[in-house]
Amino acid sequence: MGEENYLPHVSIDCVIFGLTDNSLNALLLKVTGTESWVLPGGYVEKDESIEDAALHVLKSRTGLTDIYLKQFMTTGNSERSFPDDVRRICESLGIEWTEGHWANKRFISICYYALIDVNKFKPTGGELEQEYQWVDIHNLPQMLMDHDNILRKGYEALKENLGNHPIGINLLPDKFTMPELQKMYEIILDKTLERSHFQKKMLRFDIFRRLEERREGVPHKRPFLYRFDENKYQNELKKGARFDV
Amino acid sequence: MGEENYLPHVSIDCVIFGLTDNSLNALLLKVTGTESWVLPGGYVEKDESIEDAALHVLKSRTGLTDIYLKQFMTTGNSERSFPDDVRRICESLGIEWTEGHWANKRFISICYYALIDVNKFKPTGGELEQEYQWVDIHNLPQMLMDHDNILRKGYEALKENLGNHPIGINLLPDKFTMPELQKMYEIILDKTLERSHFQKKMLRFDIFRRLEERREGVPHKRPFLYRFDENKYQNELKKGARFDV
DNA sequence: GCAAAAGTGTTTGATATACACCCATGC
DNA sequence: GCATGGGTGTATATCAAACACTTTTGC
Repeated sequence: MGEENYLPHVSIDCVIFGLTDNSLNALLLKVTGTESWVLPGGYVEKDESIEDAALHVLKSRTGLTDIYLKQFMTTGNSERSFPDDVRRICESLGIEWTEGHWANKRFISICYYALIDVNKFKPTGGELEQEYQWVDIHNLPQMLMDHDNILRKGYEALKENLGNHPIGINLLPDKFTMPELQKMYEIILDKTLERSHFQKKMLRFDIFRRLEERREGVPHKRPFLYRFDENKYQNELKKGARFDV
Repeated sequence: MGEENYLPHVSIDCVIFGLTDNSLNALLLKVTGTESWVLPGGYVEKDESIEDAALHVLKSRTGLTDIYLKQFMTTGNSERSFPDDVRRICESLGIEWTEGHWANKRFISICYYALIDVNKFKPTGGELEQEYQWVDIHNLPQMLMDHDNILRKGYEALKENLGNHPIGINLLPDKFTMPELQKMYEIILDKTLERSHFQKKMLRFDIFRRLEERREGVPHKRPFLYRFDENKYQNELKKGARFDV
């Protein structure tokens, strides 16, 4: 079945990042009947682009659509085949496994990371109804294949990109406060930032619009809400501005 | 032949960058008997990693070894097959071509860029003895397949990386002067930099060592020679330093 | 001597860093 | 009232940008 529909030797793996109050998490799927976890992954259909493949993998494995996605690496050692792990996965899904199974072969994996607002996008177990869980990227459980390595490389890529582009807003709601924006940077870059300086710097980028509203329902003084302004951002990009933090 | 030895549907393409006095050039191979050019490319053997594949492609197509190489993109639209161009290439190499040729299929290309000092590493036409040429990246000739697009994306990736890491030294000789370093940045980033500021900034990075020698055989005052210091660089990296220009 | 490139210094404005101050809110 | 978080202001150090001065070389 897989052999006819998919490009052989090529897989897609997705690291989905989401923020909770104090940690950066990745969405993992549990291999039913084991204590092992995997990244949402899949294969490339013969008549779809690899970007479309990443989108369909995300949708079918987690139910997520319309989210920020970035390719960060393609990995492919010659030893990159995991028949034992494939067998475990097949068993957990009730799929027949043989030594000659097509998914046992050596695979090249094209890796993407996704950034989502965990309060807006609610993942599901996907079409396979798998158990899923947000796990702190600094405290990973046992993972099959080389998925722990892919996850770590994805985190490195995220940190590098975040240092140059305001992509982190994809982890926040449409309306966010400066303290929330700062917290996001602090969690991902894993260092504390100075409050006053952070706010001035962000506002100097001139890519956010301050709303008349403030965040309600929180203790203490209510912080202003801001919104990312795509037009302003494109203008600044044209001017050659940089957004390094 | 290809079908047995190589992973199907997967290719490697390399953008090799080199500097001349006033422009950034890419190394292109001419398709014999045509006026079309291609990037050095090839396929992944079934028992080699994709990094090793990139290295062997470089060596077999250009004779180059032991040079800086970076993966920057994997591209793969479902329409990414080029039977007409494959036929031209086969004809120019005296290889039999049929409609069913394995290289006609849809291919995913894993793309790398290489940075070389054009005075140290001398490319050849490779095992196929093809005509090769350094061409200004801002003035590309007719290229087969989507190689012009790959080249442009490689240049974009180079610019982005150069803004964060001192990788440009791979385009220069081991010993280089500050004016040479500046010129390299100016050519790649396509903007002029202020001389005094540039020198202070580079020296503040504290990753270069000034030698007792000066560049000889040039008119006017002789500039000092510098050398990249890997230890210093690793120290600064550990301290969390950034090298953005 | 003159022109040109390189090394270095100076001036001014912008940004980074650290911290202070006041305001709004819940308790 | 008090603690806490948020908005804003201030002082100092550092860096950026522009430019000047001096040295060294070829002609």
